[in-house]
Amino acid sequence: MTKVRFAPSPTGELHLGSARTALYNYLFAKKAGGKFIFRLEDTDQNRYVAGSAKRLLDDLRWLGIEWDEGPDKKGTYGPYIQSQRLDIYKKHVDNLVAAGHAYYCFCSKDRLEKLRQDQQTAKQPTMYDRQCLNLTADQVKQFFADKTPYVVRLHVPVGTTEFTDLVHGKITIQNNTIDDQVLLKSDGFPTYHLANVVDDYLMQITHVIRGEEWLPSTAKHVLLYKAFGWSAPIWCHLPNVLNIKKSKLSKRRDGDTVWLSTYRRQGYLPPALVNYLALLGWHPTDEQEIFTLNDLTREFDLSRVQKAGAVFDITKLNWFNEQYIRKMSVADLDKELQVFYPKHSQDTTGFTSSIQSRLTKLSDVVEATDFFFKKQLKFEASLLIPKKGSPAKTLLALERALNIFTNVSNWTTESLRSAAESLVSAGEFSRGELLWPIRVALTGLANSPDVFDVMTALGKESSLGRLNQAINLLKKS
RNA sequence: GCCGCUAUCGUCUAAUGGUUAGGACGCCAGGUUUUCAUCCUGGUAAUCCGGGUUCGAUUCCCGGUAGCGGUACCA
Repeated sequence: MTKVRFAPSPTGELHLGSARTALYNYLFAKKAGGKFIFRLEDTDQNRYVAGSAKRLLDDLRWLGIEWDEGPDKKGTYGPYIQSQRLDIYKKHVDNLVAAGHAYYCFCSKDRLEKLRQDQQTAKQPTMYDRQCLNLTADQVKQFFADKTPYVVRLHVPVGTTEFTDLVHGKITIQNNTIDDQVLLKSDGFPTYHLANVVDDYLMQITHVIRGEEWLPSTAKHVLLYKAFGWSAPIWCHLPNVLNIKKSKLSKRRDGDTVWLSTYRRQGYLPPALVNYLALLGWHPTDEQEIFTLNDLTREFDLSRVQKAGAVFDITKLNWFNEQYIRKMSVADLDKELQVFYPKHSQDTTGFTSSIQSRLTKLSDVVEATDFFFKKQLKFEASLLIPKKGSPAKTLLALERALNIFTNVSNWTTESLRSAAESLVSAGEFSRGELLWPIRVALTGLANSPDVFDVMTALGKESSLGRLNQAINLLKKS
């Protein structure tokens, strides 16, 4: 059975790149009818951020991606948190040492640091010099007796290591360029390399789908599988998600823009994010662009994943979000918008309906509907006058409008429109001469939604009041 | 420095040993609209460079260049 995993570290929030990796794993699993596992890789105690794990799970779920096994779910291969599996790693690393595939290293960090610096100044590859590889049993015994801190290193054999990657094809690495990687740290925690291989094997992961940054160290992992005598999973390395400068999207360089939660908070919709992320590095056979999560689980195919990194482009995300906002029913949109509307006791359905085609993200509603909530609009009287209009005629238009709208009993967009039309067809005013001042009177803005939608949303009393205020403003000027 | 990966419009991408190199976003123009937004129509713009193979290369091969990633007791 196909089984994949998403294995983030609890060092922050859900990263956009991670979200895409999770999505691809999920889609691949669902399409194959397999399982998708969430595993927490908290083996670095220094970088651990409290509360991070919960946010990771929460953000992923918000996207609509659900896992079959994970920290908060029962599963037969748990625990799914690596810090709870230390004894397992210890046992496996002991086996490796016993079989001669790994060895104890008692070198101090200072020595390692100096070694690295010397190699750098000599323009040599920076690698461990294997000083501890040939320690005698007695020497090792003595170090242990002295309680010298130690790590366990992989003993990289002579030769070349080859593996096949689903998106990159065959990769060949000379073993003499591979460092004797630390597998077990001096604090008893495993490094990523050990924990990852052991867990993927024990959890019966069939496909490792992860970021491209892991491609160089995959050779180490292949070596580890060999050392354990296990068969390796199928490898698949996804191209990086890049920033506008084409470097890997990172918290350090790009700040909050890397977190999924940033977009969530601004009112980007999960299906828009999913749709955008899916197309960032993957493309279907045809030219379809709009996909639901469900569509994607049918269409997705690792063989069509791009090799080169993809720049995260907010303007395209914006377009997707606009598409999804416009597709929503007014009722659904209004419900989503409640978090963003200012405090009020009004029915906002009319507001929502009038600005649906003007929103890029849900938070835009604040600015877009600001004029609805204001008790007193502030604008210059001159704004009321159309481009080629005169104050006198504008005043007349507003008075006529006030008069005719006062007599509209059925306050709907249609009847308001026909009331205005009757004024226009009387021939006294052009549409612009009539509607422009009304728009400004109602909104205080040059750009606004449809005049009649605004009036409907505002209600009769408020609409007439605003017309009245505009008339007074014009008279005073 | 060393190792690895990658290279089609500004961005995401499609395609092919022979095409006017296609689509989307953006941008520009026109139409609709009282304005703006929406919507519709049209336009703009790309095969990194140099060799080779071939009748023919953007596509296959080699080299270069550039970008990215790795080079930790981080993941």
